Amino acid sequence: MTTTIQPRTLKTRARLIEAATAIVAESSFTELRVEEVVRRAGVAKGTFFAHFKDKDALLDRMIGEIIDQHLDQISAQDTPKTIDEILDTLTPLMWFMGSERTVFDVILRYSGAASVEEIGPIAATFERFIHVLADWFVDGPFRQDADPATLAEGVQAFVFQALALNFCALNNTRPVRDRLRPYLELWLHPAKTLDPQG
Amino acid sequence: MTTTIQPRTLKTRARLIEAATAIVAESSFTELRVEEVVRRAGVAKGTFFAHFKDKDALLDRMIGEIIDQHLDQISAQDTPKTIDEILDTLTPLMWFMGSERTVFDVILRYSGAASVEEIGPIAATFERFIHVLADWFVDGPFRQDADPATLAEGVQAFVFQALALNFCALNNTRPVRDRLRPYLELWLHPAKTLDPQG
DNA sequence: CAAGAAAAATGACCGTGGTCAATTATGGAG
DNA sequence: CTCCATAATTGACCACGGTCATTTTTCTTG
Repeated sequence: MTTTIQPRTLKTRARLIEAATAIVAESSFTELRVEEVVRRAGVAKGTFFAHFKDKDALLDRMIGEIIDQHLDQISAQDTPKTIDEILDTLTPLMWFMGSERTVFDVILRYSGAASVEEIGPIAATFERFIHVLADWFVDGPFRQDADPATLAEGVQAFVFQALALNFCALNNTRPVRDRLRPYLELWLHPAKTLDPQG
Repeated sequence: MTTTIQPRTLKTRARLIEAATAIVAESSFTELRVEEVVRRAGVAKGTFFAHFKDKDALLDRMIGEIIDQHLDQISAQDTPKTIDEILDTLTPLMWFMGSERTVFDVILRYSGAASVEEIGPIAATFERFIHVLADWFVDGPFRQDADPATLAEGVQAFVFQALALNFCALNNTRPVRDRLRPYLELWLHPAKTLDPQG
């Protein structure tokens, strides 16, 4: 019943990730090829799939790690008090999410956990993302009539919406930040627009 | 300069679409294979790609047509006056959008126009969708402090969010409708929650 | 109808993700 | 140290989307 994991397993997996990271650094996630990864790692193709369910599982892990680093940065900053401060804080993460269509597609597909027992790296970061956002909305200067977690999920929805629109040639003249702002104002400060005195 | 389109071109394309439609009816969009389409249509593989840029272009067209039929239904109904009526009205379209992961992925990828001159079928339906929604919000019982088009885009964002969450095993116990409602209440009726008397 | 130009169709071929039966390496028991 | 169960690796092979030089069909013009 005990499945022993041999040391070489970890070594091989590390080599695969290292090779993939190097390829992405040199070119992009879009250009990443499994055959190139195994060539550089010096293993056979089948070995790759013994370590990762499929190519997307590798991307999930790599992209999840980068998002997590962004969340570290975001958490380390002061709690934003205005819409503009929120936009400032989220901009680096959003820039990464929209840096490549491939990256955005993988994030969209894996931002929800596939199942309870095997929650993937990206899904985990988005759970964390919601918590970070929700904390901003507890006792903050933003609307207090809603569950902070629901507000956070709404912000996430708007981030995805703004990024998705950014990928259409029709709309990508405006920066993502400017497209996100009106949503957040109506979502987080409804009193301001409903009652100008507020 | 004049590129003549021969009658057989239309006939071949019709056969391809007919074959694809039959396959989807028998199985699903997920199971659709280009090789099976051309086999049934009685043409060579290369012919397919002379008619459609790639497999996704066919899916774009087929799915766009179905969405358009849903919008016909939605337009034919009375303008919804409450959140629940909105949910009732949107449910069939949302059910289709979430019927297969493949369908949802294609919709996400093509809901924005790739470029001004070649706006795809799905992108066109989502422009129409925004207009239909925006019309509900002009002089309606919903918040009047915001641009109707922006409100409509927000609803679209929440629809995508609710559907995306529905694809995670973690969350798919609740129907999509129930997941969408809280967002819409906070988005379209902020006065109700901010001021209970309202 | 003949001839030639343009449009349409063809199918062998390629790239790349993914599979799996066979082989090799590892570590623990005696 | 030897044996062997099992973990790990291998690479030939498959599935399927997509390409393109070549061939066939159609339309036009005289």
